[in-house]
Amino acid sequence: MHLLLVDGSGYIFRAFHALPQLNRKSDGLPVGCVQGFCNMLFKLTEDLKGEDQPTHMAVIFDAKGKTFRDDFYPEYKAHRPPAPEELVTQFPLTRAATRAFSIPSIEMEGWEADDIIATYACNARQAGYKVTIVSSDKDLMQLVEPDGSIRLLDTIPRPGQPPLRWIGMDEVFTKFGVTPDKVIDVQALCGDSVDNVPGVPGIGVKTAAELINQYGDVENLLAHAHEIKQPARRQKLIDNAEMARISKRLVTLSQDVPVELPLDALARVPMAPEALFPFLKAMEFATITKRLAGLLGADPTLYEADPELAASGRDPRKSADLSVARAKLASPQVPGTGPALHAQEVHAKIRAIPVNYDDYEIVTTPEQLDVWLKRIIDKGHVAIDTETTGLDAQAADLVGICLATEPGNGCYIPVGHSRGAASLLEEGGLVEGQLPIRLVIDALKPLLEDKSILKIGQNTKYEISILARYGITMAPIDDTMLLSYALDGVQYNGLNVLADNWLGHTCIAFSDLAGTGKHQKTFDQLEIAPAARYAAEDADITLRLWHVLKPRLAAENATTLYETLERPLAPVLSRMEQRGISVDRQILSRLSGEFSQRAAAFEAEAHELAGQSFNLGSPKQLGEILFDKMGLEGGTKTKTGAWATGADVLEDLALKGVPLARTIVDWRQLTKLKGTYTDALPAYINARTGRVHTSYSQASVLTGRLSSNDPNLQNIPVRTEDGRKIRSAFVAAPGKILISADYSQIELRVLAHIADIQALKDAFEEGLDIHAMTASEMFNVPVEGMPSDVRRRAKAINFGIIYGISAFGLANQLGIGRGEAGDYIKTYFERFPGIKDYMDEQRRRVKIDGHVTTIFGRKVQFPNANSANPAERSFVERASINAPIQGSAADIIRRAMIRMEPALKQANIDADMLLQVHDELIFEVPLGTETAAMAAIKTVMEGAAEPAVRLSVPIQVDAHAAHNWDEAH
DNA sequence: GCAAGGACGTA
DNA sequence: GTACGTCCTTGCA
Repeated sequence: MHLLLVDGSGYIFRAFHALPQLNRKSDGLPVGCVQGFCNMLFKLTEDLKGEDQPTHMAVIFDAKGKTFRDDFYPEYKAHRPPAPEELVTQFPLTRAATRAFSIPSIEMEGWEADDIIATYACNARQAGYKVTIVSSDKDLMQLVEPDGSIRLLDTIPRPGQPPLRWIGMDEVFTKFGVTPDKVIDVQALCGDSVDNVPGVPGIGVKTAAELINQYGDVENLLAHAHEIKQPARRQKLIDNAEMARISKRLVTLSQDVPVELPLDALARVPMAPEALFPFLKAMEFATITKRLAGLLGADPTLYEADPELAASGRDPRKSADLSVARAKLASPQVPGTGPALHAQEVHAKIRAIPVNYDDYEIVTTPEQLDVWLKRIIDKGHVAIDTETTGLDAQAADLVGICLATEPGNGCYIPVGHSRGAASLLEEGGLVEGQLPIRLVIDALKPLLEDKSILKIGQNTKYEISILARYGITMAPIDDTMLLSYALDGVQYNGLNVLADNWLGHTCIAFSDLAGTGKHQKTFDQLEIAPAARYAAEDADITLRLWHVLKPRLAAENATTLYETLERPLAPVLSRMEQRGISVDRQILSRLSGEFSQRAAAFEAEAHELAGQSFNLGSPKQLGEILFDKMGLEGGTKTKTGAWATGADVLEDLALKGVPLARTIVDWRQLTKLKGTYTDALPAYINARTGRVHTSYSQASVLTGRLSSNDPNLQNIPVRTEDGRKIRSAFVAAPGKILISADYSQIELRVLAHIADIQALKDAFEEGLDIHAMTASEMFNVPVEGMPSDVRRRAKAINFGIIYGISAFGLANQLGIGRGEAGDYIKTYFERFPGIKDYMDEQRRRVKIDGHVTTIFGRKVQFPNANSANPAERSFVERASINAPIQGSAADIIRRAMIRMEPALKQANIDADMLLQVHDELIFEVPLGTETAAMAAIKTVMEGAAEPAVRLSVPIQVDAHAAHNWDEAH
């Protein structure tokens, strides 16, 4: 935690005198200090990174009027000339600037800014924060702490000096000759002519420091004044003892100002374009507008100058104070007002712009490329899409790049279109007239890596991965797919659906150009001209969608979700995918052979038992044999009228003495493992890296979980002996070791927190076996010596609760009657009454709102909550009970993943995060470093909910290291 | 050649 | 009873 306190009044005074900024805006209003102030706020957010990056921030101003110091020394600051008019007019504007940056602006009558700063600084330090005070005011140096927990930062621009100058213990000592805790004693003696602090005449800083270093403080010095050898100095001290005491009171900052906003209220919130740009426009700050537009990913042309500010001479304070601004941010937006109205207007504007394919440009010369580079720099943002030879980001090669800077424009830069090979033996070579790929990459790289230029894409993870292989680390990004996911969940998805829904536009289908099926052409085989229309359209449409979706974040209170759980995760996932994981081909190949033989034996046995040959892989044929030919009782039909032959049915039959059923179950298990894993996985080993690279989908799961595909590495077997053999084929690279770190019972812990179940919370607090505890509560059985079946039942019920329990489902799971299952549920609700309240609340909410919410504010949409179909309604009810639990757990691990890399780097730990399996993270670390790595990983994972949410249950992570995934798990 | 259904791997 | 992705068969184009 890091609190940044900006001495606002101090800044403008010093900036004005250090380097008078006389800039005026077009109507003559002086705004130089405001501009400097805005630049400073911008620089602070830009330059303070890593450990120095503040989590909390406020700007403090002096209030008008007298302070408590005037009560005991009316001459305090009495000699100060009034501030010049061109500075006075900028006071209210700096407060407006602070609000425009979404930073709390604080001033209190009766107190100086310094006192408020001292109060917050001390409170924060006691709460374990690091504190930085942005000021060079010597009066604040008394607050500096020797351990570095409170430091000053001087940002006033001075020619020939670095822009940021830290003031710590050493700097204070240089200035005052004493440690910070004795600064007030030195000031008490030497006084301050500017503030009219009297001090002791004839004593300057050097003498004061010498005396204080000798005597400790003012009181002790005065008590021993008669011992001073120099007669003049002795006399002055004795004569001015009272003045020294008053001076000390004057310079001592109060640390108990009754501040209104608690520390928590100073937590940083993302800047809001709708607050920022109207202000910057009114001030006519073009450069900073452009830079912030890039940083924020917003189009400033969509905002009008704030009319209150644009007309000079008015007091901007009357229109907004902090509490109002905060309330606006926090409360749901009413359609037709504020940000919501803005979003609607932008949507209408963008939707009205026609798509004209003739406006798109094919870039084939360096001059054309230059024009586009200038456009991008000028705009501060660009929509980008890459066309490649395939869908696998780790294997596909770049074929072309499309860019768009305004809705309606767009270009395509072909770099890899190939001539069709005349024969199989002959290389096709590149189509003539394309710019060399190296030239294009080199030209784009500086812009794509420039932190002040926003790169907008649809599924940018793909672009990040592709470009990474050409040496480009693309950042920062905005992603229309993730914007849509943050706003509307999974209901829309791909670019074409979004375009259709928000723009009423149908994009060119890829299949129209390339055909379908196994004869589908890859992008490099397409003619450039039609490919360009398709490609440039994607960039243009992506940019339009961004214009439509981005303003909705603020209007619909989804900014925090997007900024903290979606946007920062994409590059993390890209890196995980790029790393891949090592898989031992030999192990899989050996297992394939083994499974194949054993499956063949089961197949022969099944044919024998059935008395006929049939396809074991056909549920249809199997059902007919079991229930028609053999005439077994108790068969049920699926919804399509076929016999049900699922594992549970066969398991049942096996228990009733049907050996064929057991054989089929065993056969299915083996062929599943063979087909899905041992045969399929080796084909995913990348030729370039020798590793398997999955692809994570960040925006396709209802609850906020990730999903994994091509291959799915989130369902690698673990439950059976044979399955674990497959898992053991996932190995560490030579010299490395794998670490698996998984959250223990995360969903039950989340449930205990959100449903506020004291008994569950207590059990987690005490580290009890949660299922045994549940069983003990429900069945009145002591935990000691509990039969395993009793615990098993309780475990099923706990899981059932998470899944939105029904008597029907629980009965199925436990193989008991509906009535008995109903009794269990009733007992559970009696023992843990909060659970029923939680469930009822979710059921109620989903019907009213159409969504339920995780603890981090993710909305999970259920459009069918009020369906006319009772079965569907019940389904939605169960899902809406499950979603906040599963979703909150998903949000927690997302937060851990986002923080993991910087945290490990800061702890100097070399660990590569490779995989995520919902509640588990897999890392690869150098052999011998696993103990330190596991400790650091656990810390990040266990603290991942904070500070956004303080869970009322402990979060526990178990970590293990081993050479392969099976042993590490 | 493609979509749907069934089955089954994971959390 | 929740949330996924993949493999295989089937049935229709």
